[in-house]
Amino acid sequence: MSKNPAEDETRLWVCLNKTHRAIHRAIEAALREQNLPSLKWYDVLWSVESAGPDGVRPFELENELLFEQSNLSRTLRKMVETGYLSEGSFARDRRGKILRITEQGRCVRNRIWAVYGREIQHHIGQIKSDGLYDDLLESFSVWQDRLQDAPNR
Amino acid sequence: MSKNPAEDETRLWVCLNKTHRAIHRAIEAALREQNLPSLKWYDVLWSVESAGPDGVRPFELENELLFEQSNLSRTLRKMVETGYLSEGSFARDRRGKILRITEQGRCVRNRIWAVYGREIQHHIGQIKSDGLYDDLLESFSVWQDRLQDAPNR
DNA sequence: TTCCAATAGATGCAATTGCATGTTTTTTCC
DNA sequence: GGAAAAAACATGCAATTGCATCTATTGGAA
Repeated sequence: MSKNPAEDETRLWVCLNKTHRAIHRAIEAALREQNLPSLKWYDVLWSVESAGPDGVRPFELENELLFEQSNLSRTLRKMVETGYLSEGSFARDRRGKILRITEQGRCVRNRIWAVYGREIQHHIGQIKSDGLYDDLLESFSVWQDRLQDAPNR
Repeated sequence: MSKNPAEDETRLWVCLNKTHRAIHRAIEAALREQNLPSLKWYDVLWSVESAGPDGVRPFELENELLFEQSNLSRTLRKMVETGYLSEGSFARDRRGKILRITEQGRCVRNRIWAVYGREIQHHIGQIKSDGLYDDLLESFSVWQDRLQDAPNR
């Protein structure tokens, strides 16, 4: 019971916030230390690679990764320039493009993963043995479903 | 069981990530819509107000809020300029300063909270009734403790 | 068809960010 | 006590961000 009706929820949100920030910073620092691209680039690489040989369109990435459109647009341009992604035109909608991962992209994604995966295990690993894993996952699912229903505004 | 040893942890991290990003964006959008300062300013206001009449020093905020030092430094300057914080010199360590909240700061913090608290309840609220609340909180605590032990590098 | 709203994506611009470094003061170690 | 390391905070600068807006194309409704 709390004086403030939102007190419990707030405590949880603050924890979520702080935990996320701390882990995120730790991972970014580890990547930077190895002169590897940021998490953002990894997320894109992973999504594009997962899409397979048919490729993906930017707006699909935008929905999946929750990136700002302008931000994603510029990020993609840089990744194409760097040679991690290839860009094709999409015949059936001439507004759009199709992105595919390149061999170089696959390679760097693996190198990032070597660090990223290790960091994830280091920071998240302990939870699995606590039996809280499934509950956590379910809670997150609930949140994400709710956010789907009621987007930004 | 997963082929990849880090697969479970990764799924959890991805959920944490995505959930956080979605809620964060929704809250920021709500604040912006009301022409209110960002979450970052709220966090500072809250911390400084909580510190009471003795005030806080910037480096304490840095530790508590996990802000980048340069980022915090500039944010504080703007908040003092705007009149939400007052800045005093600290006699016993002339490198430092002491921050206190002003009446204006208190006022705007309340106005932000009207929106922020509502958003938190909207996005987090459902969890409490699921009985997962305590587990979640404990998991977050574990994470935060671990991150304390092994900071950024 | 034709016009209009919606969608996909790019870009201008101002604000924010983070890294590196600088300055001042304090602490530590000899 | 004096030199060197560390702490507290500020700042230069380049990169990133987000909002607003722009162009091109598509999909629908009249």
